Amino acid sequence: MKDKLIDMYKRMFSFFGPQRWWPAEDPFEIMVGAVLTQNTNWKNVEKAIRNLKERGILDIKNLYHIPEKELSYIIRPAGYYNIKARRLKALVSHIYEIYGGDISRFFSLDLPSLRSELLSIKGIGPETADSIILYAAQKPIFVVDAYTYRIMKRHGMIYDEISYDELQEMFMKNLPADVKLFNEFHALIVETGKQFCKKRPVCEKCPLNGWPKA
DNA sequence: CACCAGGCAAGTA
DNA sequence: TACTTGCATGGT
Repeated sequence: MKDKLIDMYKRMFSFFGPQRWWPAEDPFEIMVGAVLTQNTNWKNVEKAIRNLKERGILDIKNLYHIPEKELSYIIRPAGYYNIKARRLKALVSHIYEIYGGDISRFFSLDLPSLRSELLSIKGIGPETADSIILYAAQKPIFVVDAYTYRIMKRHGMIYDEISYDELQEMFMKNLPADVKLFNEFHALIVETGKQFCKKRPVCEKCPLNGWPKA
């Protein structure tokens, strides 16, 4: 399995090159983006982030104090704006009330504690938690998403009912715990999925054609 | 027009 | 426990 995953990575990397995720300026912006991008195109998230920046409220203190109703209006372009406003408030409140709004103190928890605390917050599920841990807190955890399932299933690498945690473990047990590697790997899976592995797949030129071979 | 996007929680049986 | 449904804008 090790060799197959490395082969998979090499194929995607040679085809697409480095992805350089996460496209955001600082850890807090990455964290906010992780919530806003739930089931949503990243382009729409950028508009919401821009709105927050324009109003100078892309920081913990201001998001903590802004009324939820007002926040929901500002993040409208990201879709699901009511539920996402509630989720952002929950996340920000957790850090504000327990860590005094100090995100670096929150992120200095060890990985398992950070993950379970994130998961305890309403609106933060496994994928969002892991995205925050990997891309914002820069700790080595593998992010699984719908494309990961779809691609691995299409290539006969997993059974249908595999859980998020099992699929995550499959990658983590067979790869070095390297933040840079996990960062690129997930981003490359998303890019490959977007271009070649939709429900109506366009497989002809996919870099994963013929994989797994080794 | 249909379909999709870097999910999650709550409701139902 | 195992499905199903609500959430919603904007691009192709």
